[in-house]
Amino acid sequence: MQDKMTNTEIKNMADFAALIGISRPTVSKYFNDPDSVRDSTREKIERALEAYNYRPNIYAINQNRRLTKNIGIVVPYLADPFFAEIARKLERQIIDAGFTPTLFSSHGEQLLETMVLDTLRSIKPAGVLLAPLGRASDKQHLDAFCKDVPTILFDSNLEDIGAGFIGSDNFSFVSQTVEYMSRTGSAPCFFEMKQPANPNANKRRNAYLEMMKRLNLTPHVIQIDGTGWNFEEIGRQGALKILRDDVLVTDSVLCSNDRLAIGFLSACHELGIQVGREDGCTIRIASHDDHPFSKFTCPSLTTAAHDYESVSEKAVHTLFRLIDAGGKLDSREETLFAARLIMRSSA
Amino acid sequence: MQDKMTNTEIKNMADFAALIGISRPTVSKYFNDPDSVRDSTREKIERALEAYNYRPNIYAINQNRRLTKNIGIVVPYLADPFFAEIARKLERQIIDAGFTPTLFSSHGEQLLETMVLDTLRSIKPAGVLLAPLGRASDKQHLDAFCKDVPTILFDSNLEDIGAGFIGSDNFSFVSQTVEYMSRTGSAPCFFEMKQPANPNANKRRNAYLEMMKRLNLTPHVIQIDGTGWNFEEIGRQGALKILRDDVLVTDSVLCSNDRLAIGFLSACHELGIQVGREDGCTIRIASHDDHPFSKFTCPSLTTAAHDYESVSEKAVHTLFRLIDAGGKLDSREETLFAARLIMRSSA
DNA sequence: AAAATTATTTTACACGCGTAAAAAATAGAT
DNA sequence: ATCTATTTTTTACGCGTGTAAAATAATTTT
Repeated sequence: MQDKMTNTEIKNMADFAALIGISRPTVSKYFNDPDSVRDSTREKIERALEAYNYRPNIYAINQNRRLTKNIGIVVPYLADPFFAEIARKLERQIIDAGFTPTLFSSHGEQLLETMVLDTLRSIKPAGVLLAPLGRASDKQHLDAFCKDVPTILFDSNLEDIGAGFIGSDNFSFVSQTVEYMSRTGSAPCFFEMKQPANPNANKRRNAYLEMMKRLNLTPHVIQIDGTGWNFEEIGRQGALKILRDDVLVTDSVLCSNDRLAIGFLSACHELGIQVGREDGCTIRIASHDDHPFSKFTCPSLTTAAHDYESVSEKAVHTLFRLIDAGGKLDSREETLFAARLIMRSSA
Repeated sequence: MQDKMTNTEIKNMADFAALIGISRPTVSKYFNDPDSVRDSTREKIERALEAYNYRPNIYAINQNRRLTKNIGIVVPYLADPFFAEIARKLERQIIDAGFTPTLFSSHGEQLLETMVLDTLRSIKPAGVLLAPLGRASDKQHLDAFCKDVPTILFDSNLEDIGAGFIGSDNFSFVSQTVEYMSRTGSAPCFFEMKQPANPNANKRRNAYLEMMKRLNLTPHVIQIDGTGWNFEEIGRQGALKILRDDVLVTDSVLCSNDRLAIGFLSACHELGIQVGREDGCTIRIASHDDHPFSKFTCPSLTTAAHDYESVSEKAVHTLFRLIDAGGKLDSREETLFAARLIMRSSA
């Protein structure tokens, strides 16, 4: 079936080469770079490739190559569709570049992040795109890993770890949402977790404080309890508490991220509080990230969007530059992309 | 740093064995099964393992083993947190069994599913847990793959493909929701996509029809346009259309799945329609899957929950039985787990 | 047609480990 | 102390490829 009509068993590259009538090293060369062999030879190989379905053994290849063609992708929490989306963009670009992506999730746990990095080490990847857990990360372990494996961080920056960082400009997010909310209504308070999972949250809070200062407004930061990655539930419980205790000093709330906002909206609905800028609404809620579901919340969420496309492209390109440069860049590169305000119904 | 105080470079198993003073095959044996060597020997090896951080080369191992320790997991659409959740449970169990899981997503595209299977072939996995795209799958290609690689399907069943199927009992889902809605209010109509992505949808529709018959009620099936995996948007557009055209003959809607329901809720909110069973509400909406976000919709979604835990456990166990049996089971096994009704506010 | 360039083959070795068979050493039982 | 069963070592080979250097062949340039 797979071998035309002959019974030829092609077990390895030698068999395959013999079948075509060329030498094995030539075939090997072809697989490493099809353009490195003569046109007529390439055609012969490709014809044979279609007739007999021989594929080089990936383990034998990787055992002998100085560098594998594997690229690791690590995200902190795959059950968050935001990461699933960006992982998909990264995967596509890596495949297009002729490499093989392997996706891992730390599932919000330090132990798993550590295990993932160990697994990654064992597959000797050419490079790794890593979105760390953040606060929960074992920084020493991460740092040691990055020193051995060419690694670019994304989404969440950890100082001096990895050869570079690509992410979004938190100030750009917050400045736009704060400016918009202040201009179209009362100035927002800032709603966040007391112990945020990653450093973006801290940058967003600071950006909020800075923006309020610039606008000559009094900042109000509300910090709620809760740990882990179940942000919706944490936001919901936090919102229920502050709404019941009536400690909200403004009718505008800016959430640190969309998942907290989704929880906040859920709490408002439960308490019969109308959200939005229409008549009858008593509160406005905005947020950051443009989470895939933020378009479908009730009301739809006004938020600031990541430039997914630019982040993923830049991350992949930077990683390939790093790989080409032999694993070392002159200096640690940090690239931030601006946010885009998405005005919907919630604010 | 990693080599105590000596400068010993441990490059392979032979070096490592020489260091301890035992033979390489013994060390090899240890790594394949630590209990297969003498206690004193095991202790020696493990002490050395801590002092020097040698790890066997995974490519060399896999090149020579009859069977690798890799297990592939394939889901149709990773941006759906439902699949992220189940993938996580599968991963954990596979790791606990001493195997290495590798996660792939078809991202809703036939071409990608095909590519994923080809990649999977190349890593020669011991077995694969596959949730196929469904309608969009290249069945011939899937079938050919399953004939070469021990594969258990989950979530979405394709007739006669794979050595077995583990999933949820769609009749159990629908019978409970239909019974509940009919008992507590008017009988529901059924809201679904005209061309559903996977076979579960068809089974759910048939279950709805069957249940309505048993209850002596008139069924109403509403089928909306739209293709692809962007279910929320499809549900939203479909709901907007039927609500505007006022073709809804009941005030109870049973959605085929939660993601469609999320879109439906979004449409209701946009049109100012109150959803739920409280006073002032004009429509009830229920659904199936207990999607991770269904607790946070406004109102929270009444739905039927998968038994994630049982499905993932059974799937992994069945796969290991299949592997132990050498890749062939006596007959194709199908296991379905019952649903659990989750009563929340939307119905 | 000879020389220079480019592509291919040959040869030879390396990679790091699995595995099988036979020989040797060890531990436990009699 | 002898026998037996178990564990370990030794020896030897295989897996399927990368890769480097030298030799050869084909192609292009002069």
